[in-house]
Amino acid sequence: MELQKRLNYGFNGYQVPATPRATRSARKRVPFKKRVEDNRISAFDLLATVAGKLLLDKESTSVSSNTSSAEDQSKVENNTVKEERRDGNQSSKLETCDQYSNDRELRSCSFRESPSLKNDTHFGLTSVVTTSDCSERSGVLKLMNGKIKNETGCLPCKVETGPFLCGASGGRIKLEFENKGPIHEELDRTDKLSIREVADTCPLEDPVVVDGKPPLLVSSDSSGKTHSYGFNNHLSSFPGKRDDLKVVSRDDDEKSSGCTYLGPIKKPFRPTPLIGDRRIRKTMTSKYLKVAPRLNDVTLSNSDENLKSAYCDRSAYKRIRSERNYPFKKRKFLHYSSVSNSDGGISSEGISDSPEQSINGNASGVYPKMRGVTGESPLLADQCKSFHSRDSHGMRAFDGVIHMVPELFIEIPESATIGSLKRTVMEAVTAILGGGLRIGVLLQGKKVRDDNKTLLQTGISRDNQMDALGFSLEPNPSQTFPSHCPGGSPLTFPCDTPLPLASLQEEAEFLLETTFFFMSLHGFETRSLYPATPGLVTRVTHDPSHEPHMPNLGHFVESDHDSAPSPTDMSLDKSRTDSKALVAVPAISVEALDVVPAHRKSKRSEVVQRRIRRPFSVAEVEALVQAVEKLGTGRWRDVKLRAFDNAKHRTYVDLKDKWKTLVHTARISPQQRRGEPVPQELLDRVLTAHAYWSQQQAKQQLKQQQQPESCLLLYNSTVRASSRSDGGEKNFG
DNA sequence: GTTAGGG
DNA sequence: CCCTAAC
Repeated sequence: MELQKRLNYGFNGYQVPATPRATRSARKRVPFKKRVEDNRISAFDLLATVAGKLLLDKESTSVSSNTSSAEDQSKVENNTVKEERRDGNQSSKLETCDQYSNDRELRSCSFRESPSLKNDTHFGLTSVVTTSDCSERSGVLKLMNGKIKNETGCLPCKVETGPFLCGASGGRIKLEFENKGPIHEELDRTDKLSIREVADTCPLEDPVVVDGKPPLLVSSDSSGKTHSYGFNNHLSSFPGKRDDLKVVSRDDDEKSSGCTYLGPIKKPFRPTPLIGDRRIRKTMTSKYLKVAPRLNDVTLSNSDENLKSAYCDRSAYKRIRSERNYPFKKRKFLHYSSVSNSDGGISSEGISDSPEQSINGNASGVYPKMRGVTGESPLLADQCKSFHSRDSHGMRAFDGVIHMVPELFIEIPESATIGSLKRTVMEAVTAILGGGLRIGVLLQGKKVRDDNKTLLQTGISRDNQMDALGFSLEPNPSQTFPSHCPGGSPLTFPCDTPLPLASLQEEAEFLLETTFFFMSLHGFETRSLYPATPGLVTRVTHDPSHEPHMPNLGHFVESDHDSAPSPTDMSLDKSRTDSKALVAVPAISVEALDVVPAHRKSKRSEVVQRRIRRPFSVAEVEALVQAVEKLGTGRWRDVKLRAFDNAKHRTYVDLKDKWKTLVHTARISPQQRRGEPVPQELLDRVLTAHAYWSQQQAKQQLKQQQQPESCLLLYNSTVRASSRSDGGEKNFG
């Protein structure tokens, strides 16, 4: 099912070889699988732990050494939430969420409606990762509440914010560049960045329907099936696995996995469910699961359609989610249940809320009510519609299960530079994440490196390519791991860490990976600045400003008949001074750590940008068909050379895939076809050619099958003849 | 590096 | 489009 699919795909389109391919039983896949398992065993626990730790470190300098029970932890957030029924009253919570279970759409429990959520806001953190005190976030809150002041002193921002969940997670911000003229990086400092709260227009009283499904408990899985998520499949192979920890997900059409966990969510900010069972097992000291802290999700529009946030188009969610093009969006919120089904005492609170907390001290709820995806903010809504409606993805959907998503709305003139854009986004993100990260700008999946170029020059404008714009979160080595000095590292690993770090380098590498992992979890596309190589440590110290070589936008367009419009064509002169709403950035979804970084290689995880989708034009199809008619299937390299030699972005694999889809398209009814319609004539040719070459192939195979036999016969006869002639034994060779 | 095939 | 396996 979809879920399984997701599992296999991982969160970034990478296939997680958790399950062998059904049709490839004959192939050797064991080794690979084994490899995967080994990796997991060796690093996941640590990863999770470190991830949480990193986050905490990042978010708060003072990590409370709170290893105490949930009660103690709850006190921490006392000021905002009154603790109530911590006593196994989880069932009621369930009910709260269950009431929506029948709905295809998850209704987030509003504050009012789901007191349980409201009340159970404490995280169940483990000793390993302790929850950060609310006070820790106060800074953030203030930050958001009033003027945003960059810690570095840059970008004075006005924040007219509204609901910001414990520091940002729930708030929607509008960042607006008031500077109209061309902006240089230096100018950024003087730019006025006003952040207006945009989202607070939604009445809290109204329950908001959110895409997604109500969190499900293991026991409440409608389908009766429980799925292991990600590496959970391998749990059984782990010694000491916890049966009681189960990541379950719903298997119905919605596929959203619910994450149930005992520990209440303290902050929307980091209501991160556990990364996985393994982690749970390792890091959980108390009954409450530790949740890796989660950042707010900032939804970024990405070049890949996948990244379109779905705030504005809830209805589209379903459709979208069926697609698998959104690496991290795909990640569902898992509900982790610290309690085993076997225990029967599943306490789960569906974190079906995306808490948006009023920053204004309205601590009334840690679990602010969830805002509707659409409409609550006219301003935002409008903007969103402009580019989200088409294919909005529902990070929000996940929110239904977990939480919130701050929406970042940025207005910036097209004349602004990439650097400005980065800074703008950075400001917002920094406020949320606490710094230590860098922002990268991606257009059409390519990183835009030149900070001095204006948006217009780069090809970023409101009218075009908005959905091609994305951001990446990158670790800023200079800040990211301040605490990783050998010896004095606050980052202590649990004793049971299965992966003792042998060297500093290893550590650095690991941390970096962890960071990526972590960031990925928060919905950012991440890209390693430092391609993991053995020399990582030294690389870490390099100037972060030196980004890895990336193709420039100008080179983005490849020589091809269907090449994308070159952004470079735009002249600077045309840059308008009027500020256009540039990007609405959706939200970072605080996603559950549902999926282990599947693509994470034991070496280093560099999240590779998925290539942008480039639908084949009719002309291309024509060329392809023609070539295949001539060359047949199975000679894709030749086809490529013959018909697509100058189309660099079309690999022979692409052509092969396209042929595959063409065949499929030709076989389905026209109503079922999507995208640019391919002339029936072509499709007919496709079928014809396919049939012909398939036949040829069959014949060939038949021949080859017969060949050996004939050879054998020949051989035998030869041997016999030889034997006969020799009158004795004779061996060849 | 290609090809095939599943996701 | 991605990814892996088999060649």
